[in-house]
Amino acid sequence: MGARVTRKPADEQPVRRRTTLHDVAARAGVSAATVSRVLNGTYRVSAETQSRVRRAAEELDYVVNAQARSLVASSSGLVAVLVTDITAPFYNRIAKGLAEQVTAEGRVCILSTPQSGDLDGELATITTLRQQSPEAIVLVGGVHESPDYRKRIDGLAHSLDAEGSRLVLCGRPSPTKDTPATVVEYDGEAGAFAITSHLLSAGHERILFLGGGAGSTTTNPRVRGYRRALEAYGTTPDPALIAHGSSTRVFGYEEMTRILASGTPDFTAVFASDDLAASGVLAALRGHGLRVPDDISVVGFDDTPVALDTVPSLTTVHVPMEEIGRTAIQLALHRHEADFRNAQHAVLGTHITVRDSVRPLVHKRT
Amino acid sequence: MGARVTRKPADEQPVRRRTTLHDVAARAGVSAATVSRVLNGTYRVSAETQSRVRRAAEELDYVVNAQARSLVASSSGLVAVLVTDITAPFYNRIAKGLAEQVTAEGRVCILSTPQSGDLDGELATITTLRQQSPEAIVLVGGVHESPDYRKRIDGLAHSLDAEGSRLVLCGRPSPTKDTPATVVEYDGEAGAFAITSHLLSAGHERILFLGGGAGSTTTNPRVRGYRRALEAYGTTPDPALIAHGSSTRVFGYEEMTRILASGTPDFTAVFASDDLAASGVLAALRGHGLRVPDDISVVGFDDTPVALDTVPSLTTVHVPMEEIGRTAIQLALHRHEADFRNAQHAVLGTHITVRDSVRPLVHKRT
DNA sequence: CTGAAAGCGCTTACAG
DNA sequence: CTGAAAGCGCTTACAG
Repeated sequence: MGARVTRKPADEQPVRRRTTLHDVAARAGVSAATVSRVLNGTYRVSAETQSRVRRAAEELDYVVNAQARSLVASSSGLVAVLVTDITAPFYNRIAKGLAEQVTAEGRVCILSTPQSGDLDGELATITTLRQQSPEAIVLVGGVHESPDYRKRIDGLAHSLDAEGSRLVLCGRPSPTKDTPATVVEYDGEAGAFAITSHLLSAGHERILFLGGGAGSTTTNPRVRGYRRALEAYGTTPDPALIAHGSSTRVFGYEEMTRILASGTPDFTAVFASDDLAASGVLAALRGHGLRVPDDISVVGFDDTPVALDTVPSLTTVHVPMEEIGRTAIQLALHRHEADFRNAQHAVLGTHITVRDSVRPLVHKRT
Repeated sequence: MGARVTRKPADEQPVRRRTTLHDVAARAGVSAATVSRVLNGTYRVSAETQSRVRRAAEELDYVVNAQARSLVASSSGLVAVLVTDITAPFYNRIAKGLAEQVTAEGRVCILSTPQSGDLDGELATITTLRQQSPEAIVLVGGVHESPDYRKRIDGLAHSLDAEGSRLVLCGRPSPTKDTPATVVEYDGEAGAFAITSHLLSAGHERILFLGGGAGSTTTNPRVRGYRRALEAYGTTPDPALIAHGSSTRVFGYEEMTRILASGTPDFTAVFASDDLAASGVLAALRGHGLRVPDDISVVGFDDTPVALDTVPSLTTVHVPMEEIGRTAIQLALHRHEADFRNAQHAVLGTHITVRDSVRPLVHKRT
């Protein structure tokens, strides 16, 4: 292996040079300015000169230097995206929408995956990315909002604004009313309200809410929707039926197992904070010999692919993840246009997707 | 919504300027050169000057302009990654390893998600990325190798090499023996051999191989390993037991359904081309009233999270996805160092992960 | 239609 | 230890 021949002694990098505008100009017998004009198609240039230039560029395998260009263009053509976990279905679908729209807008996407929950680390990463002069910096996913967080993110938004760049929040609320940022959220509360109502109308009044970080901007609306639905139904939410932790398969499994071990369930349905947690809940119930939906109904949130692979398939709330990403880029990049100037805060709708994990309580087999 | 106040008339972008080295120099009362030296810590500078400069930089919220720096540095600090589908677990795990290692190496990651299977599109994307002067361009995942493909990728590798950049192939073989590229593969053939042998030793001799693009660099080694194992066992592989298509859940489901509809299965086990296809196969078998593993055994490939959510959980081949990504970046970025110069082609090992989807045929319940 | 020149924001020999 | 100056590769008024 590694039969590659190196042309230089140890640890020394071979000297290479990239083809430059002047190389093309020299070969075509014109000035650098002319080459630039031909390749950018900006000014009119005689047909003959054009073809000479294009041929020379092709022959020399010329590729423009984006760094040099953006130095003079005052716009880098770069958009930076921060996602904590690109392996999480919820995040990578948003990231897909972001990346595709960035490309569609003729920009290039920078990706960074900072440690989750580490505000200092995240801000340090952002500083590194700011060096690249991105036209926008996109933060993806919910957070635990502290006053410190709010202040610093608001400060960041103002810094970027002052540089002509833009802070974009994706699936995360604005830190303050006046933060100069593009914000694209989804209506988590409405989704939670709808799916809780779905359970209620199937006869489930004792519903365990399991998972999600207490106080996170992702979990809060879901719990609010859950509570509101119970209240609208005339039930008082029981604080004992809320078990926070995190939105992972492992947490769903372990917490559900712990709860089952502590006695007979005093609930007939579980509202998991997301599909991942739901898949853990399903595994725990199965391990405990409980059938879903016959013995207990379970719902998730997000409508990610795992909802199809669980047995039974999962009734869940659909979140338009790719659209969140696409919309965020559109709004941010076109924010100076009349149509978008006053539409810098979008809240996308959600809806229930009914599958096989809920059964009407009145029909329960015995 | 959108209460943001803009300060300029319609469609006009507010004029903004970023803090520059000279701004810092002016405020600190030193030359730009000195500011540069302080901030980079390259030369020695008096302690007092240092603190004056640092303070000025802080007060002005100065962030260095990476474009300007890389123009003179002859190294951009950028690494470009091309992944067709960032929502596929196999790819996004490799991408995670890549992104994290890029950061660990002090570089910034550019991400692009070109259309899969479209060679022209992929090459066009690469041209765009080349403009950014990346230190390396990473191509992730298998392809259908045609002579045309080989020639063009080899040409690309030489172009990048001539510019001092590097082509990196991740989970994809080198197009030619002498292509100047960094290649990190995994031993798919060994994994397929092992899991097929696992099935054989459980008494399964009629094994359906289902999924995967015929002739793709991902599928080929898996089929080779499957065949070799059968032959090593003294069985002649039956071409009728290979059903290619693609490696998706949908294909696994539809193809398995089609096969079941056409008569009694003449196989006792299914080797799906990957976990996604396997999850579709499981759903089809369940839909057909067949129990896994009691009636039919099923195995997957890759060891992605879905293997835990299927019922039963999936026996599969573990591929070190994140490590592939990390290794690729390490090898590429350190290729001029003595330790790595002759190690530009790595093949990482795979192993079986045994779960619940295989049952010894001799113990089959009736 | 085309070229010479200035300048984008940095870094780095070259002088002191 | 510090500054003036050149130059990285482009684009774009400014002249012709």
